[in-house]
Amino acid sequence: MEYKFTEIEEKWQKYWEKARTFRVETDPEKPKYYVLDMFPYPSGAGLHVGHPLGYIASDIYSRYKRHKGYNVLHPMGYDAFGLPAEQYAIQTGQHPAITTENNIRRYREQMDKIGFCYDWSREVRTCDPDYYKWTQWVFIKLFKHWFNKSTGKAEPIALLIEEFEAYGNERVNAACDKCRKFNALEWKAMDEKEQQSILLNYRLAYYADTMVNWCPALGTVLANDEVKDGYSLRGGHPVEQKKMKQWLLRVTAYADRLVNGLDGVDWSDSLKEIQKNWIGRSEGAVIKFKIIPAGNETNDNPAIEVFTTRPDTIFGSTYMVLAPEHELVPQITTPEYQRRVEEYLEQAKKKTERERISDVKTVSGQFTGAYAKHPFSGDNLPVWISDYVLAGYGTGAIMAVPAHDSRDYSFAKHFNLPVIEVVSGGDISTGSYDAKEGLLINSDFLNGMDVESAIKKTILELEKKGQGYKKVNYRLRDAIFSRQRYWGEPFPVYYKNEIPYVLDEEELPLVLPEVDSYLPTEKGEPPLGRAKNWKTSEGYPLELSTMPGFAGSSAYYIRYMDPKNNNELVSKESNRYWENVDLYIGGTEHATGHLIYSRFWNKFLFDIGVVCKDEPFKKLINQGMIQGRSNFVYRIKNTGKFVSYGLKDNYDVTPIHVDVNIVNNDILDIDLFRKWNTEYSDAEFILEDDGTYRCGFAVEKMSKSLYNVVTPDDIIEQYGADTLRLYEMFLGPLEQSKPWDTNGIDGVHKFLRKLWKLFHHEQNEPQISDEKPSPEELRVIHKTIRKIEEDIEKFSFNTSVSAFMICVNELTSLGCNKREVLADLVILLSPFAPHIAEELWQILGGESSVSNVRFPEYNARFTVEESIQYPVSINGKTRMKIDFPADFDKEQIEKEIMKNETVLKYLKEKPVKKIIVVKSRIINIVT
RNA sequence: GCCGCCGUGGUGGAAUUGGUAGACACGUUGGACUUAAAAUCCAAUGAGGCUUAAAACCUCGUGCCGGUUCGAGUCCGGCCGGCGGUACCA
Repeated sequence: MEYKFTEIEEKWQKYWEKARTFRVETDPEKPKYYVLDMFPYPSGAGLHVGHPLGYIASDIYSRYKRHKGYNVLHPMGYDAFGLPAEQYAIQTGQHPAITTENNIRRYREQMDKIGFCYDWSREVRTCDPDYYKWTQWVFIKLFKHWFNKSTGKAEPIALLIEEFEAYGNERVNAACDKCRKFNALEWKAMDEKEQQSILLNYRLAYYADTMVNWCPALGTVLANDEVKDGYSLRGGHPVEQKKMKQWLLRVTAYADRLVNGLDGVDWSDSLKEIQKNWIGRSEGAVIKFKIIPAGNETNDNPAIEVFTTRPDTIFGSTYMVLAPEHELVPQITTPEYQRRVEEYLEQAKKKTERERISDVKTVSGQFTGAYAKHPFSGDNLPVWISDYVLAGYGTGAIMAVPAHDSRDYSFAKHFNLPVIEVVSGGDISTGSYDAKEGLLINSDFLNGMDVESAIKKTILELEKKGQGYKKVNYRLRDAIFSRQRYWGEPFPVYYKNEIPYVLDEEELPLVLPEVDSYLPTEKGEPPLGRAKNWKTSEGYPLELSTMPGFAGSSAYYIRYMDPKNNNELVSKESNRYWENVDLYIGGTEHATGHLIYSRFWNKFLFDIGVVCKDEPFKKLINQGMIQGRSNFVYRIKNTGKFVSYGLKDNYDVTPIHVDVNIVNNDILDIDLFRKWNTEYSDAEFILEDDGTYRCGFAVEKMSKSLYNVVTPDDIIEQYGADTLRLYEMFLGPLEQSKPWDTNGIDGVHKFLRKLWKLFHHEQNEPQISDEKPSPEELRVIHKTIRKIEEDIEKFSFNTSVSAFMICVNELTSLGCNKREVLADLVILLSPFAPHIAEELWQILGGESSVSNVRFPEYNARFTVEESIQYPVSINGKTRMKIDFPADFDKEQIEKEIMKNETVLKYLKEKPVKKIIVVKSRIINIVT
């Protein structure tokens, strides 16, 4: 009987499904383990071999944990709302739900063929109303909560209202937008509209005017993490800055907890670093500079608030700069500068985000005519506007210190503004001195201090004068949460008097309505503007935007714990049992999006008592990307002749991408090539000496247009799923990016056939011996048990595959077909190659599935060596190997080694200074 | 520019965490089997030297230069190159 992988794999996939092998329920008797994959967006192209890399790794770990006695939750689902299906709908008129459904079916077929141990009864789809009901529910909760900075957590808006009624907002320390102070009487005197507008400033989900990334081509706004270098991440369309009224999530309220929480999770340093940088916490001070209006000075002047991390340099501040969009600009500009300021604003506005980024070097700006008063020296500082100051960061205004900030320096030089050195140690005639080393000079009461104490002293003095305070600032912005698109979750929001209200929880889900077209309306409203009766039963209009992609993925890992629950997002019991994700595997591209948002959602749900853990993902592994490996043929220019790789340098050639599926080990299948494209049906070839056509290759993105896409289906058809699984792991370390190169796959497939042969000694019939294994056989298998267990624990799956190969090679040369040994081997292998393992387990007489069998125990007794081979070095150079009994101690070895003839030969009678013996490792003789 | 990660044979990659560099596999070469091919099996395979040949032996070798150490792919300092993140963030 030969190894018929297709039959075997279909047989066991059916068995698992029928026997419900991988269904899990909460089971207080067993320890739990939660293994999660980042669920895919089901695209029309289907899976290529790069996609399952992480899924295979997590599957191996899940199966391993099951063998170790854990109750393993290992679910899968679909991130099913999103732009591609909608773009396709716009082009073809086909409802995105249909496209999505078809794509999901294809994904499922592909995944099933790989033999994953998912509990599919827990599948979730973000576009399913039973699922997005809970996305909407969390949104309502966010709307009904505010962040209390004093307690450091979310609290109900209802309690905030009670506080307002008793004391106004004077005692409240909230994460909120600028809000004027009021007392209880004032609050009570307000009408509902006014009260609601104020409350919006506090809600964690709020509706506000804000600068947004507007993408005209996609017809929607985008979050910061969806934009890169001024282009949309999806589609690569230009993005511009625009002020619009939008829904936002107050992620910034949690900025501190998002940074601090990173210390407690087992993620890679690089990923933590990316998140820390994205959140961008910096400590500094807010300082107020009073405006001096020309002529009539009063006490009630407006003040410019700046944020700085270097308050110590305040005496070096020689001018101020506001962002062009700063709200004080029109108010403070003096009449004589009015026209020039307006011109500058116009010019700045015209610049796209893209131009602003690429144009960093050009200095531009405009004086407003206004002056601000230095809080200590009383000097008049000219107030400028310039687009090198960003409206969205800090307060949108700076005190410029040209001597100690490179941007201020080039601005000051360009416009001939004074430069005052206040920290010694640099040479300000050539450039700014930004370092924090040096003593303060030219700085009144700060003179002689170091930077660190000067910062503290300055803040203290500012606070005394009421002109400033210590402040932590973040680069992170609140997340823009609305999209002017169709295929997403509708907001459970209606408008009354232009004020947004949320629906009652009982009214959920608010189901996405049908529309006649997926384009914006003529009035420029989002597609939901076309929906009939899109209003509440009382007739109030519903929100027309939908939620962004990250809405549905922000709590899906929680829903898997209790996916069918119609009364709660997750039951207390399920959540208390499964807690949070023990192992999360997915791509690093979600570092600043999903992985921030879901941590934010989770922390909020923790605050309101829905989940029991503050962090969602305990351990996270980023699998590397699988790149494509393209093949080329070389056409001699202006001919139909193709020259092989080794000879191409003798001709003037054009490299042409050729489908990697008609190339084997870089050798082109010429017949298939002629059929591949009619253009080449008459192609002629100049071949290598051995009569083959050799292709060139390059590592590129895996993409249809480069003809380098390899699908798991192709590999499975040719080699089987077990080979695919092993080969993806064998390719290299999980976290490393690498090109897909089918060239090595034969070796892995050969290994499985060799394994099969161990069980089928003579003429292909199964043949298992019940004899007691020899010590050597036991040594081989126990060595492997230890190695595999260690490797799986550290996710080093490529080395496990090698260890299996070594084991099978050794057992083959020992001629071992002992049941005891082979049974252990099959269990070890079953997480990696589950189908062949089940089949061989059955041959061994195992009942039911091997996946429920206990992992073999490593027994050190079997791997003890009687003697140890020591490499012997003379002065660090390995010269020979000598065996010593394993129980020899250092002294015995030292004594024996000096009797060895070869050693004496090398020493040439030189005196020995020192002998270093590292037990069971090495001997080094120093002369 | 700043931050993080990484540089090992023709190729993918190993290396007990400071202890025999190149495991395992691909590829290549030679051989066996076969009418032949495929498949399979066996052997060799870092570079160079010595030798009629083999065994044996020697030198060099983990991006480059230097350091610590009995001993460095691994630790430290400085460079060079690649990948990823971020970018007027005050």
